[in-house]
Amino acid sequence: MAQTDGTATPVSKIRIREIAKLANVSIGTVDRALHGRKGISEQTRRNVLQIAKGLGYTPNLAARALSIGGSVVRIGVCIPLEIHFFYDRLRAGILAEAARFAPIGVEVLYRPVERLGQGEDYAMEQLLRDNIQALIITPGDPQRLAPLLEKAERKNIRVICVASDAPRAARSSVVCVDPRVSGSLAAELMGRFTPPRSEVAVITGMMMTEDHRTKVHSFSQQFSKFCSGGKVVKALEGHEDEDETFQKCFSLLHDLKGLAGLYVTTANCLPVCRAIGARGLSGQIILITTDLFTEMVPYIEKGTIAASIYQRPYVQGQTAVRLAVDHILRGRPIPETSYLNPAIVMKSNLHLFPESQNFHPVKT
Amino acid sequence: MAQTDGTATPVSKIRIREIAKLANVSIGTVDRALHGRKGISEQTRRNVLQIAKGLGYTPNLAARALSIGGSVVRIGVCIPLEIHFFYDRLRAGILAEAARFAPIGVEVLYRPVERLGQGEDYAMEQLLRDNIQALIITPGDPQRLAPLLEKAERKNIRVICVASDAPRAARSSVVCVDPRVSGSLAAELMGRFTPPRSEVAVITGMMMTEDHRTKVHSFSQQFSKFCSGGKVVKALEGHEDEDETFQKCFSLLHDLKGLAGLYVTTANCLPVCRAIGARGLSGQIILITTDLFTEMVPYIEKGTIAASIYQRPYVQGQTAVRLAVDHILRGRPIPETSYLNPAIVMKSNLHLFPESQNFHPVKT
DNA sequence: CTGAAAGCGCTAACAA
DNA sequence: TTGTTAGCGCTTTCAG
Repeated sequence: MAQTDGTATPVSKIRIREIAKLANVSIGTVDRALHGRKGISEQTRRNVLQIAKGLGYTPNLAARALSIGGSVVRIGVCIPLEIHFFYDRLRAGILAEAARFAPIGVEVLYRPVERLGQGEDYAMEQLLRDNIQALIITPGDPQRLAPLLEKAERKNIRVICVASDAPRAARSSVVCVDPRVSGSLAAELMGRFTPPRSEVAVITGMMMTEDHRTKVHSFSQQFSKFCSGGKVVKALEGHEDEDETFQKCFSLLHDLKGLAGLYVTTANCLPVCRAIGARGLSGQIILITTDLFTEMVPYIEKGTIAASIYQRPYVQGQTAVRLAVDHILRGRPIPETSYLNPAIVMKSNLHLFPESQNFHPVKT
Repeated sequence: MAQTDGTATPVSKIRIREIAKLANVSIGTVDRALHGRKGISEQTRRNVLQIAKGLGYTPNLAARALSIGGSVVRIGVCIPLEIHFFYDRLRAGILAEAARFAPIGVEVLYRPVERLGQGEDYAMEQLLRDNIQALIITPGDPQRLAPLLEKAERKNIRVICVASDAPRAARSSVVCVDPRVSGSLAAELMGRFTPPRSEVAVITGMMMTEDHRTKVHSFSQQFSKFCSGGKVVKALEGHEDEDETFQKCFSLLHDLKGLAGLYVTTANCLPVCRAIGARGLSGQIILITTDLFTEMVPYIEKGTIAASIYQRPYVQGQTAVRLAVDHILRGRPIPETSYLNPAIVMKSNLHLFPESQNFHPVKT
């Protein structure tokens, strides 16, 4: 209580009672004005809002939460279940962050889809009916989903994309790792890890996927900047298939003997590791991968994988919720994009990632 | 309201009223029991607590905040003002995170010291009088401060160290970047950036400082593991002095012609950059630095600095507050240590760090 | 040692 | 169209 200096967090002392007094109306009327409820004349509404703004009124969220009883903010969440290593972490981040705001009435409505792009329109239609104020979604088929997302925004539901983007017009915000940064970070590391005039290759899922295309492009563009005279000699599509990837990669390592490095843009890196192992090239060839899951750990420890570009799904989820809550509850603007800095996983910091533990993890 | 499936955040429906009923006492008594207030017999207290636990009672934080009116949680903060580039970000992280919980009664008492270790005991004594439940502090002189910190813990004030540690016995938790990780990450990068059998040197502030000693040690130990036949040929103390560092470094570059890399463990890297520039070695010699501030940006862009190990002060502050709030408000245990993963700043991701902007930054 | 009751600021139902 | 009032769950007097 004793405020010995002026450093404490200032909290507005203005309450609706004060506003009511100044406007010569009752608190009920103030409430109506503040929330755009009906049963009030434009005249008084404007007046009340005027005064409220002048006073710098901030609602007491605790009181509101208490009064309403239930949730003040309802956030719909529609993300895939598969691939687990990624979306489990994403969901964990979302739920953990939401839980911290439960006391002020934040509630999550979780409607997962089986896998990316599978039945997401159906799930979304459900969610729209559930009277949510924000939607956190990983759009699998952004084009097809766009009209629905736009409809949501029109209903004043803030759409926040995570992990993957949708057309700007259709959403308020996106939280993700910029694939261009992933690509050029990989290129920078690769360029520095390999000697000048090195030849390297990229292994991707499907070039059709924008995310992959971008990474490949940005990697190719940047590589020679960091490795003088270096060249990207091949970009290979594995189509997210283990066998196909292994086979293609195994052949590649035979055909291009001098290959100094490989950059894998998808999470499907295990077959690549195996192919490298089978050729006895582990540690010889610089391998840079994407993301992180338990099975990768031994390869990082052995040195087969030199580095991995990790998209931090947990933090993505956390960030998405923060944006939603800060916007709805605290009136903060939502940034069009939140590009996270991808983490670089190497042997020295591997132990700091929960994925490297066998037990159930908690932290970022 | 309509809960069409079972996915919503569950919130305990048990209220003190229910407990009171079951215990055959009034809600006042329940309150006394729950909060260890006086004016209640051990007998009834045990009984009430028993029942409360059995029911899995969780207090309604919104109601509590509303009732108390003022702050429920008061967090003392004692960090230095200097060096600005680091502590400004740390403070920003602390205040931003605290602000998000203001509605449920979280309040910060900010009592900075001019610089690290300067008058921190005095500031702490003040803080102890201010009736805080948690203390976030960057201990400059941990040994000397230890008794005070222990006293705080005895008064049931959770002490959370940030950026720098104090003796375990004296604090509840520490949030920092493990200097061993900084050192070995630097070593791993350096080892991979330089060719085999490279000779490198370390430039540090004072070997007296534990943080620096640890980084040097861990770097030296790890370097040869990542650079076969590589050697750390020199560890140089610059004593955080610009001129001294420049001179020593300038000479070093002359004396050791074949030097392949330099690792700077302190934030005082500008003189090193200048020395390298003066010798015309920019881009030739691999320079790995620590932390990040505006003046470093051009050197990273030019390639003088290959990479920097960034301690993420903003996130450190944010994390410290989260620990305090989660513990006090939600009864979560405080981990003894929270080692953050340091970020690796390179040309490709430089733009993602607010330090690289000239304007005032907001994000992590 | 215990119970009863008045609020905290807001929402919502009911009166006027 | 407006005012009044009863809570939401908890803390905190003030009586007993």
